[in-house]
Amino acid sequence: MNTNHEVIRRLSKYRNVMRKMKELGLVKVFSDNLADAVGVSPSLVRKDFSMFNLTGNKRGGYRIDDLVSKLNVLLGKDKKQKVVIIGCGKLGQALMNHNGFPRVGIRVVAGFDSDPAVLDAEAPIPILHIKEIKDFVTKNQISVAALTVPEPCVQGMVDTLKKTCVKGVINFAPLPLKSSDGFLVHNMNMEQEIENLFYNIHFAETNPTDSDI
Amino acid sequence: MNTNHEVIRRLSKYRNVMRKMKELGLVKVFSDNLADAVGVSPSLVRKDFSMFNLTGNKRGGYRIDDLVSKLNVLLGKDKKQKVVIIGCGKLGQALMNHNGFPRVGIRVVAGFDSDPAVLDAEAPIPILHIKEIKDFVTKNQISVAALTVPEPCVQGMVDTLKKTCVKGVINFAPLPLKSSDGFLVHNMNMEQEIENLFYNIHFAETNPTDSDI
DNA sequence: TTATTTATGTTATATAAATCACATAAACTC
DNA sequence: GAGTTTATGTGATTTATATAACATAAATAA
Ligand SMILES: NC(=O)c1ccc[n+]([C@@H]2O[C@H](COP(=O)([O-])OP(=O)(O)OC[C@H]3O[C@@H](n4cnc5c(N)ncnc54)[C@H](O)[C@@H]3O)[C@@H](O)[C@H]2O)c1
Ligand SMILES: NC(=O)c1ccc[n+]([C@@H]2O[C@H](COP(=O)([O-])OP(=O)(O)OC[C@H]3O[C@@H](n4cnc5c(N)ncnc54)[C@H](O)[C@@H]3O)[C@@H](O)[C@H]2O)c1
Repeated sequence: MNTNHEVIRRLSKYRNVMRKMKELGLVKVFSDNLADAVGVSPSLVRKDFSMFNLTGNKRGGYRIDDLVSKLNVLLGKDKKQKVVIIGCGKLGQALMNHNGFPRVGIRVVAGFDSDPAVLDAEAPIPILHIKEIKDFVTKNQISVAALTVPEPCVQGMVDTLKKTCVKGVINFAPLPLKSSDGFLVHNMNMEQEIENLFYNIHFAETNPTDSDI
Repeated sequence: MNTNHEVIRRLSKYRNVMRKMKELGLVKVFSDNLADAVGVSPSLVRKDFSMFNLTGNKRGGYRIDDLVSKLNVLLGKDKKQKVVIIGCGKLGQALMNHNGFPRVGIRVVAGFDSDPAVLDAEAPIPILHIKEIKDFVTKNQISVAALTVPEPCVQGMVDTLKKTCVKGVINFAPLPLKSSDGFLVHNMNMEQEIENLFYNIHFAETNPTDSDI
């Protein structure tokens, strides 16, 4: 399939909007509604759906229920998505206790750290020693980790994880890690994002429909 | 100018790479070097520079010193970039104490919260009551805020900030806020990013050169 | 000094992504 | 039940973004 890289991100947004619409008691939705909510054109909404054979009714739009459950399967949201947090410092601990994750089916199953002071194997979400990472991810079939270790440790940690069943990481250190063969990296670079926002505010011509990035 | 939306982000990456090269004692850099480091083609690096009249030497590449200081001006990194954190809970506190920000010239000048229990006007980075936000940003000429309040408060907070000198926010709540007229929003949606990573791992055809997003 | 090498700067080309436009079919109207 | 409305689904077109190609000028070598 000729899958555009942004389309999955948009499907996820459509899904979230529809989940909220459903809570309001709504039953159907039109491409115009989703377009407005997500900030794209209606035709792109339809094309995105069409690309994955998500069909609606020639007049009555799409049935929310139907579409959400199909999207759940498509996006893998019908299964619990297990992640581990590597580096339980300020940011790592915030992520471990973030209640937004369980709400959307993301389950933080453990944290790992090298500092004995922060370890706690008995906590609801245990914090284990980093030396146990390989065993743990293997035993628990973890495919995703969040990297919240100091920048100098990041590359080494990636090299370690590559030898396990972990297939991708969200990297929070401000260095642009690159994906390779079977190992995907998504970078969340807050410094970069703030710098970029400053630039757009102070130097870029103000473009009203500048997208949310 | 016909500015591509991604180019500023790349300039920022080039700059970071060059700063590190400089620390290693290097003096000049070639488009190939930056291309490798950032994961784009050398011609794109040159085009990005050319777009902003950043020129090198027909044979000897670019002088790092020169380029970094020009990029500093271009990106506004020659001035301190002041931000406030709105919502000093788990994530907000992590951001307030994040040592990566000062390191790149981003200064968190204050936090704001509605919960009296977390206020501390005497701390090095004071945490003030949210009712003081308007006065503070006006007096201190703040143009950027990080939004780390619970999702239901986000829209209201944006409406408040729009009436001040704040011209943009980084939104950490998992709802896709849209930019409008003179008010820019950059969304950092971790839930979305993790979902997307899961999808790419489990369903997408493994594409080695899948970019860092 | 002349030839050769090499990396820039820029134009031409290719690829990717989004919008436009419209034929189509379902649902309403009279 | 014929005509009208309306929103989907998709091919054609436009716009955006990245790569490839190459002429050019500085540096080196002969
Ligand atoms: N604090 C933030 O809000 C924030 C924001 C953006 C990015 N980040 C990035 O996230 C990372 C962590 O930041 P932080 O502020 O939480 O730092 P921190 O110092 O509070 O936490 C880092 C943790 O990693 C642990 N650690 C160090 N080496 C390790 C190793 N080899 N194996 C396992 N654990 C190890 C430390 O013991 C510590 O607990 C950094 O790369 C930082 O740039 C943080
Ligand atoms: N914790 C994380 O790691 C994490 C990760 C991703 C996104 N987020 C998002 O960041 C936001 C904050 O998450 P958190 O985990 O820090 O939550 P939290 O409950 O720990 O913190 C929220 C803070 O906002 C304050 N607050 C509430 N209403 C306010 C108002 N009207 N004005 C000012 N302050 C107000 C609360 O007093 C509290 O201190 C949420 O939207 C969440 O979805 C958090």
